[in-house]
Amino acid sequence: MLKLNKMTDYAVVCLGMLARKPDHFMSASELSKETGLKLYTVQKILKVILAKSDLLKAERGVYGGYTLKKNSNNITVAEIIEALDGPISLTSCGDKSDSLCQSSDICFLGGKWNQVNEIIRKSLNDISLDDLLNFDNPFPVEYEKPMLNKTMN
Amino acid sequence: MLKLNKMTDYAVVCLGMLARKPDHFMSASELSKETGLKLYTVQKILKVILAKSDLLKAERGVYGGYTLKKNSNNITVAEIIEALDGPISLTSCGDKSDSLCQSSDICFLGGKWNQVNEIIRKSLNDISLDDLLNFDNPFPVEYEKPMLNKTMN
DNA sequence: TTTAATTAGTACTAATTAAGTACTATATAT
DNA sequence: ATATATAGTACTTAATTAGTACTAATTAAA
Repeated sequence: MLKLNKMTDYAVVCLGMLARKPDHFMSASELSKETGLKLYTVQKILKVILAKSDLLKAERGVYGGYTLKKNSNNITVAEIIEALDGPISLTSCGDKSDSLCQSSDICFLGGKWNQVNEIIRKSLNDISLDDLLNFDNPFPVEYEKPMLNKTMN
Repeated sequence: MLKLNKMTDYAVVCLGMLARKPDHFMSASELSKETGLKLYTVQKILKVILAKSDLLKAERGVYGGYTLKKNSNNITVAEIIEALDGPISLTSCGDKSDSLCQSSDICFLGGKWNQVNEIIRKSLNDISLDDLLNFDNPFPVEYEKPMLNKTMN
């Protein structure tokens, strides 16, 4: 389905909520109430984002919680996806454990998929959390595509 | 993982093999031998592609098999992915069965994900099977991004 | 007209991945 | 001390994907 997992979807909802109150530490339970997501789900997502990205600051204890480390227009969709879903790579090429890829006779596609991945990644890198949140702002458009060729990884 | 399923990966291998002999009907067992993929896998993939896309012609019986319906430079990566993985949509938004999306209070992202999807889809639509196969051809580059805004679906 | 080779369709099982839950440890303000 | 948080980890359940198997239909040729 070339689809994000639910966690990533939830993550954007949570990060979007945090973006509403910059520099305010919002607790998981508060986020749960505000978003309608289950508490355990919110807790898990925030833990993962904190561990796998540089998007959040956390504080423990009473009045503790989470807050965005940077402005929502500096947070890219690519960052969010990579934190929750892992690296953006459309195929398992490059994954040494894939037996197909070990035989160059069979996997004659070589590094071409990586270029596709790069195009997707760059697209997602040009879209900010802010772009997703603000209905009044048009999407970033007409940015120049990078030159990709066979010499690229 | 924002990753294609294995079937799509296999499909590109199979279609790439078929692209080597235009207008030749290659059987599933021949394809299996040539690609190293298991026979049952190849059979399943070809059946799915035939059913879900307009990419293949098939003929039964002795000397039967599969052949590409059009030239490999007219087959897009988007077509292949959509045949095997279903529609390209990064979130379940738009999916009416998703309870989050039914509440606009919670899913305040509205239709913005669709625009992200559209960007990805267009990127994948500009890459042909041929681009994946021919190492000597550079990738299509610097095509203009479409104007996307909130009035789009 | 029989036979061998092939696709068409469907259904089932196994394997893998994702989601959800639970628990303990640690930190902090009051 | 106590209440309220996050940190980390492990486990269970659900969902999805991959793999297998079988039967029917079609085709060319002996």
